[in-house]
Amino acid sequence: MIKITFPDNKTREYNSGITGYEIAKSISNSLAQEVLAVSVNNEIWDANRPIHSDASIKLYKWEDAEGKHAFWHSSAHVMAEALEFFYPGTKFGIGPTIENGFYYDIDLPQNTVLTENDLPKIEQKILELSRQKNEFKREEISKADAIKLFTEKNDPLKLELISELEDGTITLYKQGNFTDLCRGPHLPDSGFIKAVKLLSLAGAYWRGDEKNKQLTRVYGITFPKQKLLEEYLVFLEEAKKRDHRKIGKELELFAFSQNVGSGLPLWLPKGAMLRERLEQFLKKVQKKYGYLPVITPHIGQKELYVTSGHYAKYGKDSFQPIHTPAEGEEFLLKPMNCPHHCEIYKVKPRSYRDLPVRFAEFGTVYRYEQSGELHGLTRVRSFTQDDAHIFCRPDQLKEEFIKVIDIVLYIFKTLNFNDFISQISLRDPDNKEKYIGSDENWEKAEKAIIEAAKEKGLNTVVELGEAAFYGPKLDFMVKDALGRKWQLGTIQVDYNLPERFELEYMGNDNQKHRPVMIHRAPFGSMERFVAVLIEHTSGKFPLWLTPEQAVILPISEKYNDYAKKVENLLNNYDIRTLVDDRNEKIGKKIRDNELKRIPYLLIVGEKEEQTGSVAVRKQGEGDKGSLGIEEFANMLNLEVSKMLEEIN
RNA sequence: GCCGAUGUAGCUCAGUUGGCCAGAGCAGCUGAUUUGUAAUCAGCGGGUCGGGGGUUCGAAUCCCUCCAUCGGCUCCA
Repeated sequence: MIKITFPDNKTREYNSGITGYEIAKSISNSLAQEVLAVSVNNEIWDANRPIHSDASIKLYKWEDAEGKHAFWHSSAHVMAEALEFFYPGTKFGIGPTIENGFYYDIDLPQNTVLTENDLPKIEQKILELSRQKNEFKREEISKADAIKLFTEKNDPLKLELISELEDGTITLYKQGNFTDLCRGPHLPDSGFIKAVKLLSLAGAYWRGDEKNKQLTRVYGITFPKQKLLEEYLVFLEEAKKRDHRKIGKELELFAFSQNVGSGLPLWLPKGAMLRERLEQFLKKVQKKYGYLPVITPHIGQKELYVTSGHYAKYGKDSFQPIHTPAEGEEFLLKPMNCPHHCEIYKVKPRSYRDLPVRFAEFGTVYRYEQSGELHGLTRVRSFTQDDAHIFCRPDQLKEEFIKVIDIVLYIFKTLNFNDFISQISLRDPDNKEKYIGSDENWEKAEKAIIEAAKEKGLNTVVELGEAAFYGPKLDFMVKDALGRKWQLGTIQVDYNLPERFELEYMGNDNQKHRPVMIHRAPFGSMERFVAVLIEHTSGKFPLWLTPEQAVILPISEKYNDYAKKVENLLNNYDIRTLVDDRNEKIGKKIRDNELKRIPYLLIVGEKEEQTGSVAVRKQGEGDKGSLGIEEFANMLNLEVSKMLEEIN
């Protein structure tokens, strides 16, 4: 007999060799049907793997991440089985679970191309295989046998994986006609899979390395109920409606022109208004925090970037140097603002008393991103960073860093970005040559970030290899409508550029010292930030950001003059209005998507002209009755100032 | 840059066994209508069918190539 401890610390005795599934069944049949995986002493196991010793267990269902993981991982195997059925000779790479579903990287036989038209038949096959309720059989295997098996299968991808595993830890899983090298855990059988959708095909490099062969990646998602699949497809449809590219076009916020060039956004009047408000908002905050505005040119001599190290790192993949009539003279479009700001630091000797100095600039930079990487406003070739560089003494570093975290958190809170991820991006310890600077400085910088984040109580994740080449970062990631993560705010500690630019300050010991630099951008870039803001709000921005807060609709052309008068009056109150003087029926006008997003409609006609009032209607709330113009202005001003008060 | 897909009017989209001067709705313009909350009536204008090349008597449709966009990969100072 063995003793099984449940999460509530109750224990029960079972025969040795009992499985998670059987334990569940001993509690209730319905529970047993929902159990997808089980953790045994904090290790996730198959629900039908026998347990031979005392253990504390937890049963996982679809609702648990661990349950979904087993579910989708098993689905990947079933998909692989289906693929092998249609395309014998296919070699299999890896088939992991992802946030929403799973994928499998496969190497199809020569001259075989998988297209989207092939997906439905594979889906059908997966369902067919699922209905067979094939058991997932776990098998421990020696390394030698594993190598033998996959040599027979002529699968070099799996052999490469096996070569990196330790003998004694290798397991196989078999279901139906398919055997895969796999750590597990898996579902008891394939019958749990009731609904499947293969979402897309993509190329993916083997092991994520550009130099390796490109495999075909098949993305899919499965569910234990058809209804869950339908809900997921609805979610995808809804997400499409929030796409910033769609809304940006509808609202006339920004556009791209092939004549200007790809990845070069054009901000339209309304988008520019929105962006200006965000900039004003941040400028106000920065003023409070002691930042000083600076302005620098869009180009700089090539040598500037040779000094900074950017030229060596990115020169050949960037916009190429601009030549002048003078021989040998070369300028670069600035890919970042730091070198310019370093030069500003150097315009005069600095004393320890002067530090920290904080130079802030909404600086537009140009980076030649790979063509396949461009994506709406989130990844472009010309963008404006809400950049600032803080030059401080080493003893001020932590305090300054924390103050920047405060700014980022404040901005995110103001704009309701509650669901963000704080990511500590460190360098890849196995690839140190990718970075510049001494180990000592890197260690100092990384320590400073980790401590500051801890002190602010941030719930962080650490990513190795995600650092900038000159220093580690604290990044704030926010998800878009489809759940893709985008880095917005970023704070970076840098000991390297001060050295390269030979920045100094005079200490109280009358000796020269090297300042530390903090790079930071709370929005990240105006382009990406606005993109994510659009997807979060579906284009229904807070009142204080809305390009127009009220639209004035004359009931007919006859009242255009009066509408104009109302607009002029309201402008005295700093209310942004738009007279819609198209001579059309009102019902037709408010159909317009754009108008729908303006909070207030003021409808003017004969009656209003006589009384000097406006008929007010709030979007989504209906009629607010007739208000005097001043009365309306006060109401709206009150509303906006209340919001601004909350913000400041 | 790589894999796969897409590109027809300002927008959303019809139009493939290659065949009359390429279509619709919405938007726009002109006129009529005056009716207070999502579609009033009539008329008009608008398209190098992404660009270029080729096959053909004939190409939006087939082939090649380039460009752009979309989903991923790689990259992201």
